[in-house]
Amino acid sequence: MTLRVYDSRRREKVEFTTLEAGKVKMYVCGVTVYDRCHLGHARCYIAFDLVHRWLEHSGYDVHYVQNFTDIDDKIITRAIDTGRDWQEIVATYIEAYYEDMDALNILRADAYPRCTDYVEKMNLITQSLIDKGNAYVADDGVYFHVDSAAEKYGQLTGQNIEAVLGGAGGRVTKTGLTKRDHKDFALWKSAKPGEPTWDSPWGAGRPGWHIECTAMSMDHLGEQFDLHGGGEDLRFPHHEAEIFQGECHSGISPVVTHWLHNGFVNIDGEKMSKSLGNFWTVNEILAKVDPHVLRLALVNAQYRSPIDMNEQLLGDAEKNYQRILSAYRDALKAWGGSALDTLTPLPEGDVDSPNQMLRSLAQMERYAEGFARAMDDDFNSREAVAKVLVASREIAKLLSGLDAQDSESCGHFATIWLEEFAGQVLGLLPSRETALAESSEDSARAGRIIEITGRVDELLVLREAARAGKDWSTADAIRDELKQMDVVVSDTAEGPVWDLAD
RNA sequence: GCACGGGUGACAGAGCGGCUAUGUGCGGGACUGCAGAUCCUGAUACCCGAGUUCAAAUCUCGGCCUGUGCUCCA
Repeated sequence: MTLRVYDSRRREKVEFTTLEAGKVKMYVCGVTVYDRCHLGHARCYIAFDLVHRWLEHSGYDVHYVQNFTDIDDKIITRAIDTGRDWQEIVATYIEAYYEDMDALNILRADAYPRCTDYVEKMNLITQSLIDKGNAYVADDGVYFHVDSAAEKYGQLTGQNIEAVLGGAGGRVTKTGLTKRDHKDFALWKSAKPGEPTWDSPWGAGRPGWHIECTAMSMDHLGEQFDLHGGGEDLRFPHHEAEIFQGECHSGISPVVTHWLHNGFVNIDGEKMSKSLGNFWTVNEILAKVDPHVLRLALVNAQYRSPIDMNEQLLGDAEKNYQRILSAYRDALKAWGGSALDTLTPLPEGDVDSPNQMLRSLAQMERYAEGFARAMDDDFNSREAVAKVLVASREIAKLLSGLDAQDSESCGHFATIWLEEFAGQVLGLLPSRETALAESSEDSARAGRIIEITGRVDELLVLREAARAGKDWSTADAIRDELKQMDVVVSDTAEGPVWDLAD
């Protein structure tokens, strides 16, 4: 099977290729660290986490670089507004970024370069662009002259210069102080009072936004690399600027083989924005739902589709997560952790067999193939999640009515299946220990359970006696009493089970 | 205006030439004192029109509707 990905530059699904066999050089635009991460960031970095994980699962050696933009107008504004030092703000939100992304089970990239460490390298590229006639020095900085490489314009958006001029009306005729042309973008911004500055051949100032990614990707990955990702809003102008800068500087095209852009997140059908008051930060959501649930909600969509986040979506994700988790728990219990060399080998699955176990084993193989096919088709994680869900159901069938030996072997098989696909690739499983714990809640909750277990068991014995005598009013009264203790009782075929209410 | 996406059952949303998507919700059943959970099972689709084809939700053309972007933004 071959992996196919949608390349925004060629605007079609293409076979995934690498410059060096077996190795993937991958760069994803990171955050500007001036505030907490919101749902859109979570979506983006989960999307590329999936790309990262699937490439590794497919056998590639992935080198993943993601930057932090640690100097920018928004950071300066935040510093002025809060009276804090800009570097302190940067440090705070870089830490917050790691906290949020770790919670979402996003694997760390191999490097997290910060743009302020690359000012000198950016300036070398800028100088080279000036030397080659692609950039010019103006009164308020250095600009890239887009018309110097007009054929590269609009490659990620399918637009051309005339079209944009025609459609944008009066807005684009306003140029900067000494910009030659409205399309030109800043490589270097001359110092303004009160702003942090660095030295450059063009005087004190700070770098423009686009040049940082060119400098950092080139430093870490070279003049050409395999995959560049980011939110779809970055296609234009940010990523087009990277094409201009990188390719004009190196003379090599294309700078990036595959451009991948993830879709946006809407809230209740509306664009997420601070002014609408529907701006959800990651840590706010994680105060309410399990990180795996949020992750599932976001993975349950192909990365290019927009996601409409709402209560129902989170509710569905919660239920689906419980289903997967419960299958995982059942599998772990059935296996029981027996050493692999003591397990009896499983027979070949057979869809047509009258034997349930053989049928289920065959089904599980099919779901595994379907999962891989889905991920190979431009990382269609939604389809992949569907396979995990049907497999979770199949696991219940597989594990029912087995003798002890088969149960261990099938339990192990199901455990490995889920850990490979739901765990390793989709990142949706907690640790074995957590899954096995009766509840995945924190230790305070566990402590509470231990504390009340004796009393609850006493009451349940009384209630069972009442039920046996068909004394329903007493039975219900006891259940009410347990409810006062936050205990929820469910009667099952194996007798009553209880848990703390959420 | 230009560009790029969409229009699938009650809802969300896959599939993109022949094969049950999936999940929630809904109906029936098992289990049930009640409640919940679970399991089994069922029903409801492919915007409109024309064309290509043995076969179209899937390809082509036209129409209608709709989302997003167009230098703050993941």
